[in-house]
Amino acid sequence: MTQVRVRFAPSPTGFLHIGGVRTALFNWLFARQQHGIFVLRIEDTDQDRSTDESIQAIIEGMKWVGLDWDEGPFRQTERMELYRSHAMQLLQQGQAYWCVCKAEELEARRKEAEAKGLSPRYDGRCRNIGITNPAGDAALRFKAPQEGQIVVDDLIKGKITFDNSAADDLIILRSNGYPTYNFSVVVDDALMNITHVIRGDDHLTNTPRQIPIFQALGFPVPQFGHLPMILGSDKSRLSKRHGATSIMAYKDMGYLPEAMVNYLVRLGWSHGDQELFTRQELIEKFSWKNVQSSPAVFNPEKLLWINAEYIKASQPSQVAQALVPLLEQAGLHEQVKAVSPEWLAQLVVLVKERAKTVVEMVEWVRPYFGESVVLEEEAAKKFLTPAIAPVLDKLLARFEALPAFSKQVWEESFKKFVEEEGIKMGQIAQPVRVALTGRTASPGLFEVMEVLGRDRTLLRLRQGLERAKAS
RNA sequence: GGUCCCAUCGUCUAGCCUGGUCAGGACGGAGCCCUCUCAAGGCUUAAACACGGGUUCAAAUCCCGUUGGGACCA
Repeated sequence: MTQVRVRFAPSPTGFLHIGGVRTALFNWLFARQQHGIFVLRIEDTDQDRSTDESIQAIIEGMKWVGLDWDEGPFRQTERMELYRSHAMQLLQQGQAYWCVCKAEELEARRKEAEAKGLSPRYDGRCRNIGITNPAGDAALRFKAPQEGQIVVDDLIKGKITFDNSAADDLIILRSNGYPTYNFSVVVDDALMNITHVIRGDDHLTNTPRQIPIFQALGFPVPQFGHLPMILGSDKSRLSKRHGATSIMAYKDMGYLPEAMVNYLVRLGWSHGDQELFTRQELIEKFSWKNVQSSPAVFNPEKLLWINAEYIKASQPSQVAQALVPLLEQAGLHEQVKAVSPEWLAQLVVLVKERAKTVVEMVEWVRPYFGESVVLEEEAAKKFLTPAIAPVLDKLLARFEALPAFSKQVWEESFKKFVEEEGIKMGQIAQPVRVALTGRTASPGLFEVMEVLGRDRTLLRLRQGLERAKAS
C-alpha cells in the first residue's frame, strides 16, 4: 500500500477561516490515522489578493489548533515554472491548444448562446485551427474529452457521474502566462503525490474538469472527498455577518484550541452518541463513512458548551497558561507577576466550573488579586448592614483565634458558629461573601478563603465589618 | 440558464447500506431536586423523518417524482 498523502491548500487572502480549519482538520486526522503525510500548500497564484500577512495568519492559526504539517508550506508562486512546463507538455502532446479569442468576444458569444438557451461554454473555435506561434495575446486551452462520462467515487458523497458532453475546454494558462486555478492544483497535487484530495464541496464540480488533466499529464488520479460547507444561522454560507469566522478571533474570545477542534470535527462527523473526544480518540475513531454529506449550521452555543467542558476537564495549569495573557490584557500585569503558577492553577480550579470561556474567567478571578477587594456598591449596601455587624464581629473573633488556615477546621468552626447563634447559614453567608469577594456571587465560601489564605481572609472580613458599621 | 450536491427535533447528529426500536443522544428551552450565592451536577419534559406516489404484511430506511436549499460555470 502506498503511503497516504493529503494536503491543505488555503489561499492567503485574509485570516484563517474556521471552515478552512475544519477542512485542514479532516485532512490532518486522516493523515495521522493512516500514518501518512500532511502537506501545507499556499495557493497564492492570485497575486492581487494574496498577502504575506495572510500566510502568517494561516501558519499562526494552524499552530494554535495544533495541526502540524509534515511538508511545506509550499507556495505556488515559487512553482510557476512547473505549471508552464507541464502546460507546454500538454501542448506538445496535442492535448492543449492556443486560443486567441478575445475576452470580449467570448463574453458576447456566451451571452448569445445563453439567449438561445444553450449552455454558456466555450464554442471550440480555436480547437482545431492548430495555431502554433500565436502572434499576440493567447491563452492555452485544455482539450477536454467531448464524450463519455467521468465517474467520481467520492469518499463522502459516493459515486457521482458527470457527462463529458457538458465539459468545457478550459483555459490552463492565461495570456499573461499565469496558470489557472484548475490547472495549478492538478499539477501540484500530482507532483506532490497527493493520494486523497479532501476539500470543500464548493470544488465538487471542478473535479470532472481536473481528472482529465491528471490523465493527460500521465499521473494517477487521486481519490476525492468533498466536505459539505459550514453555514450560518440563516443557512447561508458562513460569513462575518454570523459573527467571528477567524480562528484566532476565538482564541481572543477565550476559547481553548482543543475545544475548537472538538466542536469543528463534530460539525459534520459523528461517532455514535459521543460528544467529547481526546485528540487521540479522534485520530483512532475518525472515518469518512461517518462524515455527513449535508451542510451544517455553525452553532455558537454548542461551541460554548464544549469550551466550558474543556475548561472543566483540562489540566488547571494549562488553563492558567491561557488565562495569563488575558489577565495581563485586563491590566493585572503586576498582580500576575507577583503570584506563583501553582496559585494560579488553584485559582483556575476555584472558578473553572463557572466560566465558559477564559475571558469570562478573567472576571471571575479578579477579586482574588490584591490585599483588599473593591466592594460592589449595591452588594455592600444590601448585605454589609449595621444589623449584621455584631455577628460579623463575633465570627471574626472566632476566626482570629484559629492559628492557621485549614479549610476543614474553618468550615466546621463557621457551621458551629451559625448553629450557636441560632441563625441561618444564608443570613451570614452573603455578608461574608461580599466582604471577601466584593460580590454576591462567588465560589463556595471556604474555597474562597482557602485561595485567599488566612491573612487576607481576616483582613477582608475586618474591612467588611468596618463597612457594615459605617453604613 | 446548464451541470452537480443536499434534505431526521430550533441546531449538531444516531438510525438508512443489510426495511420491523415508544425515531436515540447532545446543545439550547421549560420544570423539579441539590444548595451559603452563582455555577456545576442529577432527574423530568416539549420538540423532527420536506411533500407526493409506488414496492412490501411492514418504509425515516428501497424506487420514482415534486418542492425547497446550496455549489460551480461565467
